[in-house]
Amino acid sequence: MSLPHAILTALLEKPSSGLELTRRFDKSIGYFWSATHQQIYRELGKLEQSGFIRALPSAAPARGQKKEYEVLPAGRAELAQWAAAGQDPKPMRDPLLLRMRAAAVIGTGGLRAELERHLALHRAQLATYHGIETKDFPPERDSEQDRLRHLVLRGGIELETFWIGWLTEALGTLGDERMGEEPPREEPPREERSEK
Amino acid sequence: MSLPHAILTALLEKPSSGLELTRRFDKSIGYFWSATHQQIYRELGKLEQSGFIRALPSAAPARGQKKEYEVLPAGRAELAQWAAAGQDPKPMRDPLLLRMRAAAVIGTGGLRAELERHLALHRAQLATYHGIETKDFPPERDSEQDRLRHLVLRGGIELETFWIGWLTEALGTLGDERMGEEPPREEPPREERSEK
DNA sequence: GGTTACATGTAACGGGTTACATGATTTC
DNA sequence: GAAATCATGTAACCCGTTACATGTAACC
Repeated sequence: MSLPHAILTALLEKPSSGLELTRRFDKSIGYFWSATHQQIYRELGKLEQSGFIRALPSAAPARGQKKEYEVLPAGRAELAQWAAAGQDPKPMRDPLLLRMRAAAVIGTGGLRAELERHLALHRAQLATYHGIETKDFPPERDSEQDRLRHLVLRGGIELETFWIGWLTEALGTLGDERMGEEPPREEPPREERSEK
Repeated sequence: MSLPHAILTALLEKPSSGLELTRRFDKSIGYFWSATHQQIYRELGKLEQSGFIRALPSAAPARGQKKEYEVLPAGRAELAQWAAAGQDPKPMRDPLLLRMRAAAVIGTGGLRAELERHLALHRAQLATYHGIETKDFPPERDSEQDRLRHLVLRGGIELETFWIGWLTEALGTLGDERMGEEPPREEPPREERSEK
């Protein structure tokens, strides 16, 4: 149940319309949460029905007309309660690590190019975040809000750094061998040792 | 569409029943993919219907009776194709970073304890992974399969290390101030600079 | 025979993804 | 007035989550 709270947070920072929210989720909000415009409109409807937000009176409720929303006190309370509640970290689920494990069984054909592509993407993302960091968080500023937001951005930066490091490591490991398309010679299907 | 391929990978490593798969997903497979038994049974049915796997003939198809599956050639081909295809990294979506950003707006009440709890969980997970690493990947062994699997485990280890580092950083940042329950003094809702 | 562990499912719900639909505004 | 852009939606599908259901085997 995180999307509604992501929207509440974004609207508290600045009242917006659905499309404006979509753009913000594609940019600065994207380094901790992502959402499509379909999700956002669906969720804005629910949040309004629940009394957590309301459309600003100036906006005409017609299709094709901009509609701006702001957070109501009930919405702020809901967000505060959610943010303070205990939530366990979600179990891991990463397709790239999975594909690497699959490659261990069926062979590494084509994976190398894919790793290099991902590496480039993560490097680009990291550069973007560094850009945001120098622009938005110069050393002198340090209000509470700024320090916390900077911390969140640091999370994004460190995650990208992790990926760059791991992908580099992976390319090094793959590089040690001839680039075979064939699956590895069939070893006897030995037990997985760590599962006994 | 990763779950079916996770199951194919697991079954190639060792033919198993639904419950055995569930246990494996809770243990060593868990450091790159997670799944519940309900997901697994549902998916095993689909994979069998698609002709990617089959139940070993020895097993009686009755409720409450163990049913073991193995991968058919079509399944291996499907997995190989999927693993080699291009897939973009998924956009980020992390509830804890989101809660931190929410805290920047509504105040940090209760978050500190939550960060410490997560820190302990990640430390425990890292210790588990290190245990697997020393047990399953001693320095002398280095077949192709072992090197790739070790790489995947390294991914899990480095991710946990990232979280431990970030959470420590976060606790330090929170620690710098009096632990207030009150939201930060209302600043004028200034523009978000990086979204212009 | 009652309880516990093993083993395989069903059903309902909600969020995320993709494709498509429709109205309003600006630009050429 | 045709095209592009802005803006708000609808619909269908799949995956993940939660709760519940049912049958078998072992143990006491």
